[in-house]
Amino acid sequence: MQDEIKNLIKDALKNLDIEVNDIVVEHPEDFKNGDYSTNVALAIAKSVERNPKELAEKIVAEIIRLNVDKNIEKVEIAGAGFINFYLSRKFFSRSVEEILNKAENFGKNDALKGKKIMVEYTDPNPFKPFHIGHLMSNAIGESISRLVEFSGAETKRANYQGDLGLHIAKAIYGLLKNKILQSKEGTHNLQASNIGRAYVHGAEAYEIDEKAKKEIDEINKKIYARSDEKINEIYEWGFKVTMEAFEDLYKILGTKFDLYFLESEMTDIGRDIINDNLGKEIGHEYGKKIFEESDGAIVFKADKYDPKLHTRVFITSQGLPTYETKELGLTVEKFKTYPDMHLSIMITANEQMDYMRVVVKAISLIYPEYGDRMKHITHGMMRLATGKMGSRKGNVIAGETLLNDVRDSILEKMTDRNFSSLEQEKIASDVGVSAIKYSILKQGIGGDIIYDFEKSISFEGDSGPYLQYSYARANSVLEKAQKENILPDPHAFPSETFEVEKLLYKFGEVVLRSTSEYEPHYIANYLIEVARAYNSFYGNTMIVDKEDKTSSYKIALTYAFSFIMKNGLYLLGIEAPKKM
RNA sequence: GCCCUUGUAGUUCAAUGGAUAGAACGAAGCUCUUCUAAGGCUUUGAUGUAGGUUCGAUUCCUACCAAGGGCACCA
Repeated sequence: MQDEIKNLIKDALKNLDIEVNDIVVEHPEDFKNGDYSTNVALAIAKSVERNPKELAEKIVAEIIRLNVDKNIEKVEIAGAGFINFYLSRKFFSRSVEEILNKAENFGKNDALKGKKIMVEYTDPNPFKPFHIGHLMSNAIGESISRLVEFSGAETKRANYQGDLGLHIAKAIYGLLKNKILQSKEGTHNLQASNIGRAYVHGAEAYEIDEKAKKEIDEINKKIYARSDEKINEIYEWGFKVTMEAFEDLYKILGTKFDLYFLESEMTDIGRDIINDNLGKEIGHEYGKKIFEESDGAIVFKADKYDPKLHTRVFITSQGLPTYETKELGLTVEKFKTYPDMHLSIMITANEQMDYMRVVVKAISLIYPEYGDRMKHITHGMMRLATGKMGSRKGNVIAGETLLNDVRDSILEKMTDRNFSSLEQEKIASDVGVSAIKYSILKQGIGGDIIYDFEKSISFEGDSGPYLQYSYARANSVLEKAQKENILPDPHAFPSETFEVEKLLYKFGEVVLRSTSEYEPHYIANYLIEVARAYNSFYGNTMIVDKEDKTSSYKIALTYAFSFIMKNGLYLLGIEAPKKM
């Protein structure tokens, strides 16, 4: 439709002997100003030395003369010289029909057809608690994965986990000091949360207790060397249990990973890459090494290539590879695991932005073919009123605790509905996940999120449960329509156009924008707008009504709404229960 | 010091260079003998400061102020 209007304007301008290559056609914020609008008259008024309003009048006259299609009902001039297009009643009913035909496929596009994309996200570390920061990464990553799939891409979801390192030594220290936490009784979730507690204890001791620090460093060496029978045993148990507990969470959250990369397996690959590129000439314009020795360490001086980057250590003076080296190995491994990958997306917190830029620079110097196929998306932090949350400090909210608390308060709210206990549990879990995910995805991903427990369990207004509620309500209407034997008919429209219709057909545009900017919040904001319009329609109109000849149209509209809501929620990674 | 983010109602967030800057929470009132009241309908309030570019700036540029993050052997 947008192209149709653009062409119409182009033709009109051509008849007026005006050449414009860039015509902007957009949706005005207010429906009062039409369904589409253009500012061409304002934009070109100066270059053709004419009054914008007069020019607009000429263009409109030309458009009206040219418009043979019945999709546009009215063209008007408003404000300083905007040209507003009002779509016809028929256009909206046709778009309802199209949504019914395409159903769960409505909104899909081919923008990324044939592309292979890997998305790495969540990345919790074994032996450490899964906290709400991981929930954030998971919500964003899952949504972006679904968005690119919706645009036709083939995707692999990847999880990268630190199975070696000081954090594990800290956890094992905690476990050794407190044998109760080593209990193999109970579910793996319970055992995993014990290990999380042990980690917090160990991390604290490492900071404040000199003796503990020494012990932990000692344990760390033993883990690497695999020299201590007892530690190996704890390691294997702890690794298994915490990874299993993560799987349970992924299931609840609606994520299924295709690939798991472990940090320990990247070390040698990364080290080999560094050895291969130590002192290597890289093209005539630089003629310098990529990696070089400095103070006994092996570093990459990225600032030589870009003043905004900085130097980073890849191999310490002790000969140990740093995270940077492993990231190098991981990147190569990813491209090897998923041949012909077009794009490797990594999702992490903002704090890793500058560091990742350096690593990406190194990779693009060594492998120019990979450089522009990497995309680092960073998100803000979950923040408490008191300040930064860090699993090292222990002032974190565990993902599981949050999910449970939210679910409980939903169950309380559900007592007046008649559900079997199994149904009730499933719905409460889906609604809980929705409340949390929505509160993360409703805003741009770059900014921090101020975490407010009260708000995260509120289900009113601007929330995931509000969207689900609207969907469930629409389904209830449809059920009633079925009982009364009224079939949907997109042709039996009334003269009046409802606001919700003016929003539904825009879904595809929103998906495109959301995908190209990697910003799920456009979807979230759009869904709220649509839900509000539908709820308002619901409040003002009797939809299922045998006496009303347009009832079958209103039912068709309700179907269309429910498809949009379901597809939109899917893109946010949120389930759409039929009842709640 | 240098680099990167971010400054919008009391609060938490929106706004592809456009029209009267949108929601939600909070507060006040109305609304279930109609399909789910987790709903609907009213009322109330904001662009950090100073310049610049533009017909037009919350958006782009510059400076300043404020918050957060990063800047060599942690991840």
